[in-house]
Amino acid sequence: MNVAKELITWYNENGRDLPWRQTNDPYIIWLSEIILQQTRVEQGLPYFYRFVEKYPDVKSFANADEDDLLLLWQGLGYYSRVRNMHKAAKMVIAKFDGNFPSKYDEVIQLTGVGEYTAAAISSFSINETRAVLDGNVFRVLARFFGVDIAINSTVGKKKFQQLANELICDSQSGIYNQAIMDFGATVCKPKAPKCEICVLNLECVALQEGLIDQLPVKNKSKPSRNRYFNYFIVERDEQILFSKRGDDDVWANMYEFPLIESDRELSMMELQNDPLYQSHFKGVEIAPCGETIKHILSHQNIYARFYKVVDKLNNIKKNPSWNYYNSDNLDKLAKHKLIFSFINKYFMN
DNA sequence: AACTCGGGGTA
DNA sequence: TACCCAGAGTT
Repeated sequence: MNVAKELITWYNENGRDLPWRQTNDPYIIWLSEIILQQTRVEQGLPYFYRFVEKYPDVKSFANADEDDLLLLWQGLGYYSRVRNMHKAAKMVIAKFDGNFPSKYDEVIQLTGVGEYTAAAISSFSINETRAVLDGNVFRVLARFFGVDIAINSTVGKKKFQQLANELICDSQSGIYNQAIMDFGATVCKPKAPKCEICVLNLECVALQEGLIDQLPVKNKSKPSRNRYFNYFIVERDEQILFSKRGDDDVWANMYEFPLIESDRELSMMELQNDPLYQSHFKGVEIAPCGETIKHILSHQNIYARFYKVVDKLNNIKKNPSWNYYNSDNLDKLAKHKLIFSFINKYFMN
């Protein structure tokens, strides 16, 4: 069986019609590939349209403000992606004379472009023979060849890259790469794969040996840690106090309410006795707002409490990163999901 | 080699 | 719940 040929034939008849497949422009392909890292197509699609419209070329992207980029990225997660894109766009202006590169050895120099994305851009745009290796490809290869080496181990990555390199079709590398990923996403799915209609089922090792639901193998990650966030909602003269997060933690450079983090869930009394509380909010009244919200990330569980603050005597001592913003302009601040969903739920009415 | 970085869909 | 998604950068 010629696996590449089977996949390409399947793709030509059954492939999804996705907007970034209509172009050879490496900038547009780059945009779509970064958006789709660790992100399902349906989730990333609306963001792709917004970015193409607002930043139609690499120059406009490079000239953007980071706050505006984060705002357009708001809700998509893994925010370092868009900050790295900003760096990459500036690199294209500086090092590639404003022409977005297509060759693997060039695009991989850009911040945020790793082996997968470089293979995708170079194969889609100029048909360079570079086999992509993403979650879909890992799964298809692990099942078809019956490989039980962990896909998130170093030896595993090496083994699967080798298999991918052997399969790729030289003359149609771009189409082939699209095909195997689309196939993994819609047929050889993680759960309930459609083996009955699979064009590879006759020679699929996992299917023959009943190992479909055991492959691919992945080493488990360590359990999530718990964090406890106490947020303060301060209103003053139609203005609201916001804080900008640092760049060394989750939600880098995103806006939120002033925050005091604790190592366990604190009662209001305990919070008011906290040294940090004393240094910022001594002499003001606070009242709980809503229940504790559990916000789950892939690597941490955040328990968030919100308090409304009444500061009639102007007793609050601000951090340098705290600033008042007009309530009319809150839409312009890039906020992470925990904050904007809270605002939508409790705050706007 | 292990850790960190979001949010949402699926069974 | 647990797992996964067109992964990459840092330590």
